[in-house]
Amino acid sequence: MSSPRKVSDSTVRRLSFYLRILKEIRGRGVQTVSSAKLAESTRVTSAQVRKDLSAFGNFGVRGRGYDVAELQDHILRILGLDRTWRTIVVGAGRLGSALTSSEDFSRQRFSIVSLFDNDAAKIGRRVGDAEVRPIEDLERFVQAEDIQIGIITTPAKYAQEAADRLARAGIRGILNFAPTRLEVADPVRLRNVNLAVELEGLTFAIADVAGDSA
Amino acid sequence: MSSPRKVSDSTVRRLSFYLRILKEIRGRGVQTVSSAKLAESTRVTSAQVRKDLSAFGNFGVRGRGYDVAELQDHILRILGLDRTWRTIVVGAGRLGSALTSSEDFSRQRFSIVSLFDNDAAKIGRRVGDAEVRPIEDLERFVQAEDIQIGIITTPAKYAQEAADRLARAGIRGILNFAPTRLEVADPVRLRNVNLAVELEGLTFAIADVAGDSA
DNA sequence: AATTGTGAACACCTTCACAGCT
DNA sequence: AGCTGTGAAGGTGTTCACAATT
Repeated sequence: MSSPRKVSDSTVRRLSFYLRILKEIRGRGVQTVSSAKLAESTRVTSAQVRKDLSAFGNFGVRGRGYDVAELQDHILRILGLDRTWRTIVVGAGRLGSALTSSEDFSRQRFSIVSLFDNDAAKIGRRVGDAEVRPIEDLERFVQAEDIQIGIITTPAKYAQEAADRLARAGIRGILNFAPTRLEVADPVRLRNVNLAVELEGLTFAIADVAGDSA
Repeated sequence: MSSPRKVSDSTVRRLSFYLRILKEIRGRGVQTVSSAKLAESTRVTSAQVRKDLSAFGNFGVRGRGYDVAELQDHILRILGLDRTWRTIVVGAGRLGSALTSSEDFSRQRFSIVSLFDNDAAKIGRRVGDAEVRPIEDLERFVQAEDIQIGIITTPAKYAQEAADRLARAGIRGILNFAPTRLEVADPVRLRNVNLAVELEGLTFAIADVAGDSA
Protein backbone atom coordinates (compact mmCIF):
# COMPACT_ATOMS: atom_id res chain seq x y z
CA MET A 1 0.00 0.00 0.00
CA SER A 2 2.79 2.39 0.94
CA SER A 3 5.67 3.15 -1.39
CA PRO A 4 8.45 4.89 0.52
CA ARG A 5 11.70 5.57 -1.33
CA LYS A 6 14.13 4.16 1.15
CA VAL A 7 13.58 3.26 4.75
CA SER A 8 16.45 2.47 7.08
CA ASP A 9 16.64 -0.69 9.08
CA SER A 10 16.71 1.41 12.24
CA THR A 11 13.40 2.98 11.31
CA VAL A 12 11.82 -0.43 10.77
CA ARG A 13 13.11 -1.67 14.12
CA ARG A 14 11.67 1.37 15.85
CA LEU A 15 8.29 0.79 14.19
CA SER A 16 8.22 -2.55 16.01
CA PHE A 17 8.79 -0.74 19.29
CA TYR A 18 6.14 1.88 18.60
CA LEU A 19 3.75 -0.95 17.85
CA ARG A 20 4.42 -2.53 21.22
CA ILE A 21 3.74 0.76 23.03
CA LEU A 22 0.62 1.40 21.00
CA LYS A 23 -0.78 -1.99 21.86
CA GLU A 24 -0.11 -1.36 25.51
CA ILE A 25 -1.65 2.11 25.73
CA ARG A 26 -4.58 1.07 23.55
CA GLY A 27 -5.24 -1.66 26.10
CA ARG A 28 -5.43 1.07 28.73
CA GLY A 29 -8.14 2.77 26.69
CA VAL A 30 -6.07 5.77 25.62
CA GLN A 31 -7.37 7.36 22.40
CA THR A 32 -4.62 9.72 21.35
CA VAL A 33 -0.84 9.82 21.71
CA SER A 34 1.81 12.42 20.95
CA SER A 35 5.21 11.79 19.40
CA ALA A 36 6.68 12.99 22.71
CA LYS A 37 4.85 10.26 24.62
CA LEU A 38 5.86 7.56 22.14
CA ALA A 39 9.42 8.85 22.28
CA GLU A 40 9.55 8.71 26.05
CA SER A 41 8.43 5.08 26.12
CA THR A 42 10.87 3.96 23.45
CA ARG A 43 13.90 6.07 24.38
CA VAL A 44 14.25 8.09 21.19
CA THR A 45 13.57 11.74 20.46
CA SER A 46 10.12 12.94 19.46
CA ALA A 47 11.56 14.24 16.20
CA GLN A 48 12.76 10.73 15.46
CA VAL A 49 9.28 9.34 16.00
CA ARG A 50 7.77 11.92 13.66
CA LYS A 51 10.43 11.37 10.99
CA ASP A 52 9.96 7.62 11.16
CA LEU A 53 6.21 7.86 10.76
CA SER A 54 6.27 10.59 8.14
CA ALA A 55 8.23 8.26 5.85
CA PHE A 56 4.97 6.37 5.36
CA GLY A 57 2.32 9.08 5.43
CA ASN A 58 0.80 11.89 7.43
CA PHE A 59 -0.78 9.94 10.24
CA GLY A 60 -0.89 12.68 12.86
CA VAL A 61 -3.03 15.74 13.49
CA ARG A 62 -1.21 18.96 14.36
CA GLY A 63 -1.99 20.18 17.81
CA ARG A 64 -3.57 16.87 18.76
CA GLY A 65 -1.22 13.93 18.07
CA TYR A 66 -1.86 10.48 16.65
CA ASP A 67 -4.98 8.37 16.99
CA VAL A 68 -3.76 5.26 18.81
CA ALA A 69 -5.90 2.66 17.05
CA GLU A 70 -5.40 4.20 13.64
CA LEU A 71 -1.63 4.45 14.02
CA GLN A 72 -1.46 0.88 15.24
CA ASP A 73 -3.33 -0.27 12.14
CA HIS A 74 -1.03 1.73 9.89
CA ILE A 75 2.11 0.27 11.41
CA LEU A 76 0.69 -3.25 11.34
CA ARG A 77 0.06 -2.83 7.63
CA ILE A 78 3.49 -1.26 7.00
CA LEU A 79 5.25 -4.16 8.70
CA GLY A 80 3.14 -6.69 6.84
CA LEU A 81 1.46 -7.86 10.02
CA ASP A 82 -2.08 -7.48 8.66
CA ARG A 83 -1.94 -11.12 7.58
CA THR A 84 -0.68 -14.44 8.91
CA TRP A 85 2.73 -15.67 7.78
CA ARG A 86 3.05 -19.38 7.26
CA THR A 87 6.42 -20.38 8.61
CA ILE A 88 8.60 -23.45 8.96
CA VAL A 89 11.66 -24.12 11.08
CA VAL A 90 14.62 -25.99 9.60
CA GLY A 91 16.59 -27.69 12.35
CA ALA A 92 14.51 -29.32 15.08
CA GLY A 93 17.12 -28.99 17.81
CA ARG A 94 16.62 -27.19 21.09
CA LEU A 95 16.63 -23.70 19.65
CA GLY A 96 14.28 -24.57 16.79
CA SER A 97 11.90 -26.27 19.20
CA ALA A 98 12.07 -23.36 21.64
CA LEU A 99 11.24 -20.86 18.91
CA THR A 100 8.38 -23.00 17.66
CA SER A 101 6.78 -23.02 21.09
CA SER A 102 7.59 -19.38 21.75
CA GLU A 103 4.76 -16.99 22.48
CA ASP A 104 6.59 -14.31 20.55
CA PHE A 105 5.67 -16.13 17.40
CA SER A 106 2.20 -17.42 18.05
CA ARG A 107 0.98 -14.22 19.67
CA GLN A 108 2.06 -12.29 16.61
CA ARG A 109 0.79 -13.25 13.20
CA PHE A 110 3.25 -16.07 12.67
CA SER A 111 2.14 -19.65 12.38
CA ILE A 112 4.84 -22.29 12.57
CA VAL A 113 3.40 -25.06 10.46
CA SER A 114 6.16 -27.65 10.60
CA LEU A 115 9.79 -28.35 11.45
CA PHE A 116 12.33 -30.14 9.28
CA ASP A 117 15.40 -32.12 10.25
CA ASN A 118 17.86 -34.57 8.76
CA ASP A 119 18.05 -36.67 11.93
CA ALA A 120 15.82 -39.73 11.51
CA ALA A 121 15.38 -39.94 15.28
CA LYS A 122 13.56 -36.63 15.31
CA ILE A 123 11.15 -37.26 12.43
CA GLY A 124 7.55 -37.56 13.54
CA ARG A 125 8.15 -35.90 16.88
CA ARG A 126 5.63 -33.18 17.75
CA VAL A 127 6.62 -29.69 18.92
CA GLY A 128 3.56 -27.74 19.96
CA ASP A 129 1.11 -28.12 17.08
CA ALA A 130 3.82 -28.83 14.54
CA GLU A 131 5.42 -32.08 13.46
CA VAL A 132 9.03 -32.74 12.53
CA ARG A 133 9.39 -33.89 8.91
CA PRO A 134 12.38 -35.17 6.91
CA ILE A 135 14.45 -32.49 5.21
CA GLU A 136 13.90 -34.19 1.85
CA ASP A 137 10.21 -33.25 2.00
CA LEU A 138 10.95 -29.55 2.48
CA GLU A 139 10.55 -28.30 -1.10
CA ARG A 140 7.33 -30.18 -1.71
CA PHE A 141 5.91 -29.06 1.63
CA VAL A 142 6.74 -25.38 1.15
CA GLN A 143 4.98 -25.37 -2.20
CA ALA A 144 2.00 -27.48 -1.20
CA GLU A 145 1.43 -25.60 2.05
CA ASP A 146 2.19 -22.11 0.74
CA ILE A 147 4.96 -21.33 3.23
CA GLN A 148 6.46 -17.84 3.03
CA ILE A 149 9.05 -17.79 5.81
CA GLY A 150 11.78 -20.22 6.82
CA ILE A 151 13.69 -20.06 10.08
CA ILE A 152 17.08 -21.77 10.03
CA THR A 153 18.30 -23.20 13.34
CA THR A 154 20.58 -25.93 12.01
CA PRO A 155 24.27 -26.19 12.81
CA ALA A 156 26.36 -23.86 10.64
CA LYS A 157 27.48 -26.64 8.29
CA TYR A 158 23.94 -27.44 7.18
CA ALA A 159 22.64 -23.87 7.03
CA GLN A 160 23.54 -23.11 3.41
CA GLU A 161 21.91 -26.31 2.24
CA ALA A 162 18.80 -25.38 4.20
CA ALA A 163 18.81 -21.93 2.60
CA ASP A 164 19.22 -23.43 -0.85
CA ARG A 165 16.30 -25.78 -0.35
CA LEU A 166 14.14 -22.96 0.94
CA ALA A 167 15.09 -20.68 -1.95
CA ARG A 168 14.52 -23.43 -4.51
CA ALA A 169 11.06 -24.02 -3.07
CA GLY A 170 10.22 -20.35 -3.53
CA ILE A 171 10.34 -19.11 0.05
CA ARG A 172 10.10 -15.32 0.45
CA GLY A 173 12.11 -14.70 3.59
CA ILE A 174 14.68 -16.45 5.77
CA LEU A 175 15.54 -15.76 9.39
CA ASN A 176 18.91 -17.34 10.01
CA PHE A 177 20.12 -18.26 13.48
CA ALA A 178 23.06 -20.36 12.28
CA PRO A 179 26.40 -18.65 12.89
CA THR A 180 27.40 -18.40 9.25
CA ARG A 181 26.95 -16.02 6.31
CA LEU A 182 24.38 -17.36 3.88
CA GLU A 183 24.17 -16.73 0.15
CA VAL A 184 20.65 -16.26 -1.17
CA ALA A 185 19.60 -15.08 -4.60
CA ASP A 186 17.60 -12.02 -5.23
CA PRO A 187 13.91 -12.28 -4.50
CA VAL A 188 14.59 -14.01 -1.16
CA ARG A 189 15.01 -11.73 1.87
CA LEU A 190 17.51 -12.75 4.51
CA ARG A 191 17.91 -11.62 8.10
CA ASN A 192 20.49 -12.90 10.55
CA VAL A 193 20.44 -13.31 14.29
CA ASN A 194 23.79 -14.31 15.68
CA LEU A 195 23.87 -15.06 19.39
CA ALA A 196 27.65 -15.17 19.59
CA VAL A 197 27.89 -11.69 18.07
CA GLU A 198 25.46 -10.33 20.65
CA LEU A 199 27.34 -11.91 23.53
CA GLU A 200 30.65 -10.65 22.20
CA GLY A 201 29.21 -7.16 21.89
CA LEU A 202 28.37 -7.41 25.56
CA THR A 203 31.77 -8.66 26.68
CA PHE A 204 33.41 -5.92 24.64
CA ALA A 205 31.36 -3.32 26.50
CA ILE A 206 32.16 -4.90 29.85
CA ALA A 207 35.84 -5.52 29.19
CA ASP A 208 36.42 -2.06 27.80
CA VAL A 209 36.30 1.18 29.73
CA ALA A 210 34.65 3.00 26.84
CA GLY A 211 31.16 2.56 25.43
CA ASP A 212 27.71 3.45 26.65
CA SER A 213 24.85 1.22 27.75
CA ALA A 214 21.93 0.82 25.38
CA MET B 1 44.66 -3.12 27.22
CA SER B 2 43.37 -0.96 24.37
CA SER B 3 41.84 2.44 24.97
CA PRO B 4 40.04 3.62 21.82
CA ARG B 5 38.08 6.87 22.00
CA LYS B 6 34.79 5.68 20.65
CA VAL B 7 34.02 2.53 18.74
CA SER B 8 30.74 2.03 16.95
CA ASP B 9 28.52 -0.93 17.55
CA SER B 10 28.87 -1.83 13.86
CA THR B 11 32.63 -2.03 14.24
CA VAL B 12 32.31 -4.37 17.22
CA ARG B 13 29.88 -6.61 15.33
CA ARG B 14 32.28 -6.80 12.41
CA LEU B 15 35.15 -7.75 14.73
CA SER B 16 33.11 -10.83 15.63
CA PHE B 17 32.84 -11.70 11.96
CA TYR B 18 36.53 -11.15 11.31
CA LEU B 19 37.23 -13.43 14.23
CA ARG B 20 35.16 -16.19 12.70
CA ILE B 21 37.00 -15.90 9.38
CA LEU B 22 40.38 -15.81 11.10
CA LYS B 23 39.61 -18.97 13.02
CA GLU B 24 38.60 -20.68 9.81
CA ILE B 25 41.62 -19.67 7.74
CA ARG B 26 43.98 -20.32 10.64
CA GLY B 27 42.57 -23.83 10.74
CA ARG B 28 43.56 -24.15 7.08
CA GLY B 29 47.13 -23.25 8.04
CA VAL B 30 47.19 -19.84 6.37
CA GLN B 31 49.79 -17.50 7.93
CA THR B 32 48.93 -14.10 6.55
CA VAL B 33 45.76 -12.39 5.38
CA SER B 34 45.07 -9.09 3.63
CA SER B 35 42.26 -6.68 4.42
CA ALA B 36 40.95 -7.44 0.93
CA LYS B 37 40.67 -11.13 1.74
CA LEU B 38 38.95 -10.48 5.07
CA ALA B 39 36.64 -8.04 3.34
CA GLU B 40 35.65 -10.53 0.69
CA SER B 41 34.69 -13.15 3.26
CA THR B 42 32.64 -10.77 5.38
CA ARG B 43 31.01 -8.67 2.68
CA VAL B 44 32.44 -5.29 3.55
CA THR B 45 35.07 -3.13 1.85
CA SER B 46 38.75 -3.57 2.55
CA ALA B 47 38.93 0.03 3.74
CA GLN B 48 36.28 -0.81 6.31
CA VAL B 49 38.33 -3.70 7.60
CA ARG B 50 41.42 -1.52 7.92
CA LYS B 51 39.50 1.29 9.61
CA ASP B 52 37.90 -1.13 12.07
CA LEU B 53 41.23 -2.66 13.02
CA SER B 54 43.15 0.61 13.12
CA ALA B 55 40.80 1.84 15.86
CA PHE B 56 42.65 -0.55 18.17
CA GLY B 57 46.22 -0.45 16.93
CA ASN B 58 48.50 -1.01 13.99
CA PHE B 59 48.21 -4.74 13.57
CA GLY B 60 49.16 -4.99 9.92
CA VAL B 61 52.39 -4.85 7.96
CA ARG B 62 52.39 -2.69 4.84
CA GLY B 63 52.97 -4.67 1.72
CA ARG B 64 52.30 -7.93 3.53
CA GLY B 65 49.00 -7.90 5.41
CA TYR B 66 48.02 -9.20 8.84
CA ASP B 67 49.46 -12.18 10.66
CA VAL B 68 46.47 -14.47 11.11
CA ALA B 69 47.29 -15.84 14.57
CA GLU B 70 48.40 -12.49 15.90
CA LEU B 71 45.31 -10.68 14.63
CA GLN B 72 43.07 -13.35 16.07
CA ASP B 73 44.70 -12.90 19.46
CA HIS B 74 44.31 -9.13 19.25
CA ILE B 75 40.60 -9.35 18.44
CA LEU B 76 40.00 -11.96 21.11
CA ARG B 77 41.54 -9.61 23.64
CA ILE B 78 39.62 -6.58 22.31
CA LEU B 79 36.31 -8.41 22.60
CA GLY B 80 37.17 -9.62 26.08
CA LEU B 81 37.31 -13.25 24.93
CA ASP B 82 40.73 -13.93 26.43
CA ARG B 83 39.02 -15.13 29.59
CA THR B 84 36.00 -17.19 30.57
CA TRP B 85 32.78 -15.39 31.44
CA ARG B 86 30.74 -16.92 34.21
CA THR B 87 27.14 -16.66 33.18
CA ILE B 88 23.68 -17.47 34.48
CA VAL B 89 20.33 -17.71 32.74
CA VAL B 90 17.23 -16.26 34.39
CA GLY B 91 14.11 -18.02 33.12
CA ALA B 92 14.46 -21.77 32.69
CA GLY B 93 11.87 -22.08 29.94
CA ARG B 94 12.48 -23.54 26.53
CA LEU B 95 14.55 -20.65 25.24
CA GLY B 96 16.68 -20.43 28.38
CA SER B 97 17.30 -24.16 28.29
CA ALA B 98 18.11 -24.09 24.58
CA LEU B 99 20.66 -21.31 25.06
CA THR B 100 22.23 -23.12 28.00
CA SER B 101 22.81 -26.21 25.90
CA SER B 102 23.83 -24.24 22.83
CA GLU B 103 27.24 -24.82 21.34
CA ASP B 104 27.48 -21.12 20.57
CA PHE B 105 28.02 -20.53 24.23
CA SER B 106 30.11 -23.43 25.36
CA ARG B 107 32.38 -23.35 22.34
CA GLN B 108 33.15 -19.71 23.04
CA ARG B 109 34.44 -18.62 26.39
CA PHE B 110 31.08 -18.59 28.11
CA SER B 111 30.27 -20.93 30.92
CA ILE B 112 26.63 -21.14 31.96
CA VAL B 113 26.89 -21.99 35.60
CA SER B 114 23.24 -22.10 36.63
CA LEU B 115 19.66 -21.23 35.69
CA PHE B 116 17.10 -19.48 37.87
CA ASP B 117 13.32 -19.67 37.82
CA ASN B 118 10.35 -18.77 39.97
CA ASP B 119 8.47 -21.94 39.04
CA ALA B 120 8.85 -24.46 41.87
CA ALA B 121 8.29 -27.32 39.41
CA LYS B 122 11.49 -26.43 37.59
CA ILE B 123 13.80 -26.09 40.59
CA GLY B 124 16.42 -28.80 40.79
CA ARG B 125 16.04 -29.82 37.16
CA ARG B 126 19.32 -30.17 35.28
CA VAL B 127 20.03 -28.52 31.93
CA GLY B 128 23.35 -29.70 30.56
CA ASP B 129 25.82 -29.24 33.40
CA ALA B 130 23.73 -26.57 35.10
CA GLU B 131 20.99 -26.82 37.68
CA VAL B 132 17.84 -24.75 38.00
CA ARG B 133 17.73 -22.78 41.26
CA PRO B 134 15.02 -20.65 42.89
CA ILE B 135 15.03 -17.01 41.87
CA GLU B 136 15.33 -15.97 45.53
CA ASP B 137 18.84 -17.42 45.61
CA LEU B 138 20.02 -15.33 42.65
CA GLU B 139 21.75 -12.46 44.46
CA ARG B 140 23.61 -14.71 46.85
CA PHE B 141 24.66 -17.05 44.04
CA VAL B 142 25.93 -14.28 41.77
CA GLN B 143 28.13 -12.94 44.53
CA ALA B 144 29.32 -16.28 45.88
CA GLU B 145 30.06 -17.69 42.43
CA ASP B 146 31.48 -14.52 40.89
CA ILE B 147 29.03 -14.34 37.99
CA GLN B 148 29.58 -11.54 35.47
CA ILE B 149 26.85 -12.03 32.88
CA GLY B 150 23.13 -12.66 33.17
CA ILE B 151 20.90 -13.79 30.31
CA ILE B 152 17.22 -12.97 30.74
CA THR B 153 14.77 -15.34 29.06
CA THR B 154 11.78 -14.81 31.33
CA PRO B 155 8.38 -13.63 30.13
CA ALA B 156 8.29 -9.84 29.67
CA LYS B 157 6.46 -9.24 32.93
CA TYR B 158 9.24 -10.73 35.06
CA ALA B 159 12.16 -9.33 33.08
CA GLN B 160 12.58 -6.06 34.96
CA GLU B 161 12.57 -7.86 38.29
CA ALA B 162 15.20 -10.22 36.94
CA ALA B 163 17.30 -7.26 35.79
CA ASP B 164 16.93 -5.57 39.18
CA ARG B 165 18.07 -8.68 41.00
CA LEU B 166 21.03 -9.08 38.69
CA ALA B 167 22.01 -5.42 39.04
CA ARG B 168 21.65 -5.53 42.81
CA ALA B 169 23.92 -8.55 42.94
CA GLY B 170 26.58 -6.64 41.02
CA ILE B 171 26.35 -8.29 37.61
CA ARG B 172 28.39 -6.59 34.87
CA GLY B 173 26.33 -7.31 31.76
CA ILE B 174 22.84 -8.43 30.80
CA LEU B 175 21.70 -10.01 27.55
CA ASN B 176 17.95 -9.60 27.43
CA PHE B 177 15.72 -11.81 25.28
CA ALA B 178 12.45 -10.68 26.90
CA PRO B 179 10.42 -8.45 24.59
CA THR B 180 10.49 -5.39 26.82
CA ARG B 181 12.69 -2.36 27.46
CA LEU B 182 14.68 -2.77 30.64
CA GLU B 183 15.99 -0.06 32.93
CA VAL B 184 19.43 -0.70 34.33
CA ALA B 185 21.64 1.70 36.24
CA ASP B 186 25.02 2.82 35.09
CA PRO B 187 27.79 0.30 35.54
CA VAL B 188 25.66 -2.52 34.16
CA ARG B 189 25.80 -3.07 30.39
CA LEU B 190 22.62 -4.12 28.61
CA ARG B 191 22.09 -5.67 25.23
CA ASN B 192 18.77 -6.71 23.75
CA VAL B 193 17.80 -9.44 21.34
CA ASN B 194 14.19 -9.22 20.28
CA LEU B 195 12.94 -12.05 18.11
CA ALA B 196 9.69 -10.31 17.22
CA VAL B 197 11.58 -7.28 15.96
CA GLU B 198 13.73 -9.47 13.73
CA LEU B 199 10.74 -11.28 12.30
CA GLU B 200 8.91 -8.02 11.71
CA GLY B 201 11.94 -6.63 9.92
CA LEU B 202 11.73 -9.62 7.65
CA THR B 203 8.01 -9.31 6.94
CA PHE B 204 8.49 -5.62 6.22
CA ALA B 205 11.10 -6.46 3.62
CA ILE B 206 8.90 -9.14 2.08
CA ALA B 207 5.67 -7.17 2.19
CA ASP B 208 7.25 -4.05 0.76
CA VAL B 209 8.60 -3.63 -2.74
CA ALA B 210 11.54 -1.53 -1.51
CA GLY B 211 14.54 -2.62 0.53
CA ASP B 212 17.59 -4.71 -0.22
CA SER B 213 18.62 -8.10 1.05
CA ALA B 214 21.40 -8.25 3.62
C1' DA C 1 -1.67 26.12 23.41
C1' DA C 2 -0.32 22.03 21.62
C1' DT C 3 1.76 19.23 18.42
C1' DT C 4 2.84 17.70 13.69
C1' DG C 5 5.82 17.58 9.45
C1' DT C 6 10.07 18.92 7.57
C1' DG C 7 14.19 21.63 5.70
C1' DA C 8 18.56 22.56 7.46
C1' DA C 9 22.28 21.55 10.63
C1' DC C 10 24.72 18.24 12.75
C1' DA C 11 26.84 13.87 13.91
C1' DC C 12 28.24 9.56 12.68
C1' DC C 13 29.74 5.96 9.56
C1' DT C 14 31.65 4.38 5.13
C1' DT C 15 34.35 4.74 1.08
C1' DC C 16 37.96 6.87 -1.63
C1' DA C 17 42.42 7.56 -2.75
C1' DC C 18 47.02 7.89 -1.85
C1' DA C 19 51.31 8.59 0.92
C1' DG C 20 54.20 5.61 3.31
C1' DC C 21 56.22 1.35 4.58
C1' DT C 22 58.06 -3.38 3.56
C1' DA D 1 54.90 -4.39 -6.32
C1' DG D 2 51.82 -5.01 -2.63
C1' DC D 3 49.24 -3.61 1.11
C1' DT D 4 48.38 -0.85 5.30
C1' DG D 5 46.87 3.34 7.74
C1' DT D 6 44.44 7.48 7.35
C1' DG D 7 42.88 12.32 6.00
C1' DA D 8 39.40 13.91 3.17
C1' DA D 9 35.10 13.24 0.71
C1' DG D 10 30.78 11.33 0.52
C1' DG D 11 26.64 9.32 2.41
C1' DT D 12 23.26 8.15 5.81
C1' DG D 13 20.81 8.72 10.01
C1' DT D 14 19.53 11.94 13.88
C1' DT D 15 18.35 16.18 16.02
C1' DC D 16 17.06 21.03 15.82
C1' DA D 17 13.95 24.41 15.32
C1' DC D 18 10.08 26.43 13.42
C1' DA D 19 6.22 27.25 10.14
C1' DA D 20 1.82 25.09 9.59
C1' DT D 21 -2.29 23.43 11.50
C1' DT D 22 -5.94 22.33 14.77
